[in-house]
Amino acid sequence: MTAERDGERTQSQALKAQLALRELILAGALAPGERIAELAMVDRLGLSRTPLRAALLRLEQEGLLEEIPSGGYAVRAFSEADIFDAIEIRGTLEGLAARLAAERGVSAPQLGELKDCVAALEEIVESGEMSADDFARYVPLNARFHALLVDLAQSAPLRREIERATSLPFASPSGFVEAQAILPESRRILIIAQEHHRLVVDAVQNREGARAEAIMREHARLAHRNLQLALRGAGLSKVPGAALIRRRG
Amino acid sequence: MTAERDGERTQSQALKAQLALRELILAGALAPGERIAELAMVDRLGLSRTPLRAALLRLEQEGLLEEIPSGGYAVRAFSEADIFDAIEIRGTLEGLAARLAAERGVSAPQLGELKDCVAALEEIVESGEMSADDFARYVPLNARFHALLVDLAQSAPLRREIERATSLPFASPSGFVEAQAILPESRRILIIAQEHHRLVVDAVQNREGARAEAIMREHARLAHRNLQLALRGAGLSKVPGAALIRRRG
DNA sequence: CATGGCTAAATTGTATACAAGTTGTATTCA
DNA sequence: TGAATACAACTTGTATACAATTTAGCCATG
Repeated sequence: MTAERDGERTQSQALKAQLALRELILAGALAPGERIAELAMVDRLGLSRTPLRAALLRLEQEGLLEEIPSGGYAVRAFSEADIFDAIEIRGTLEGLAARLAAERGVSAPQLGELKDCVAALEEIVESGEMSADDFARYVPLNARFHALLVDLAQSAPLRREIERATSLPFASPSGFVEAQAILPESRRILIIAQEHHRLVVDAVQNREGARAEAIMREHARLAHRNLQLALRGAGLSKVPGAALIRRRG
Repeated sequence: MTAERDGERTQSQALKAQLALRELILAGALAPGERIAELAMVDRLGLSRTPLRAALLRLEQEGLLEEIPSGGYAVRAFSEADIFDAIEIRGTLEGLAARLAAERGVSAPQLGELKDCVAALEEIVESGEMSADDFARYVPLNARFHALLVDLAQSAPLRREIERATSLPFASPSGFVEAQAILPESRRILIIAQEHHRLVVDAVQNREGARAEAIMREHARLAHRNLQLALRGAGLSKVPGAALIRRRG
């Protein structure tokens, strides 16, 4: 039931509902804890209940929704501790990926691709203060670096887990990078991040599994600092899904 | 829509379908790679397509099914490497849980519960050769130990991830224990496992996070040995889901 | 005035009819 | 004989009607 039309892939209603709902949730259009009424949402999105319910189920697995015991779903709220832990989980899994990549060895072309990616990031970071445009180029490159590293682990189960763990925006490697754009500490953090990138490639190349793992863990912890900075400064509003974060009183 | 009837909780059709399908898959009644025809399955399980489809979606998220690009789902096949990695992922996440438990500290009652659990396991292991009945008592206690440790980490996101990672039977802490029952090496492995149990409790009590983490990782790796033994011996047939394992030719 | 139970509205869970797409087969043409 | 195409059967995706349960409101009663 997937066909081409006008050169653009027609997506299923269920997928459309999933994307639209995620957009609404991350934009804060639905308050955390709020129950999602199916009929109202059906009217809002312009489709029927069946694909909507499929989307709700997927978003629950994804972690953005939680099941209500008496039936239906509600938008999930995240505490600061939740986000801290989600980042730690990502770091742990990416650390495992780095270790496996180092232990299992990587081919020359793969390593080259990784190095190209780091070089491109280097160019952006060393150009001095980061403009908004620099960040726009940085984020996808950074995402690519992380994706490549996961590829190198050659593990379908690990890929699955990491994709799942990073589906929450605050847990993703790019999660708080956007918030950095307005922070004075941003450049310093990016310089450290870039150092991590270089070190982990080196460790993988030299097949130092434990070292690669430790570096990637520490690398993810930069997001902890970004989280703290964003929570104290005004950067948090830039983060997708910020409305879901329940500040501790 | 959940109600009591005859003192027994009536479960939704969707949940019933999920459990029944999982049973069929793990029992090997459906061959790996085989497409699941909805209409045939509906006849077989005696419900309608709607709850069946909900169950299929959940089982896909759980990892037992994979989506077919042209539509529908197929039973997933697992290579030995997949299972190895899944065990490694579990060990990594449980290691993180143990570290967090140690770092965050545990209350005296919680620690007591954990120690009781270890003591009960100790009693079974030190009673000499393991009978089938001994294993029947061992498995739930072992599962309880692992569950308690996850509780102590006090992290909802981590709990989610670990539950997800252990939903595959071969990745679960009890996955290969049943296969051990007929293996001569079983007692030796259980003695080592018991040593791990004691050590990790000690590390958590003394708030040695890194040590607790390392021990739990090593503990999970016992499953690697069980996997190898089962693949060489005849124990594998005892493992739920053994039919899904694609032996390397 | 508070509380308990009852009724009605609203909401979710399920079944089924219908639409759209995919796959296999047969037929025809090169 | 081979391949390409058209057709038909089957399968999945979607919409909607129906059933069952939850929830909110109201009235009665202590």
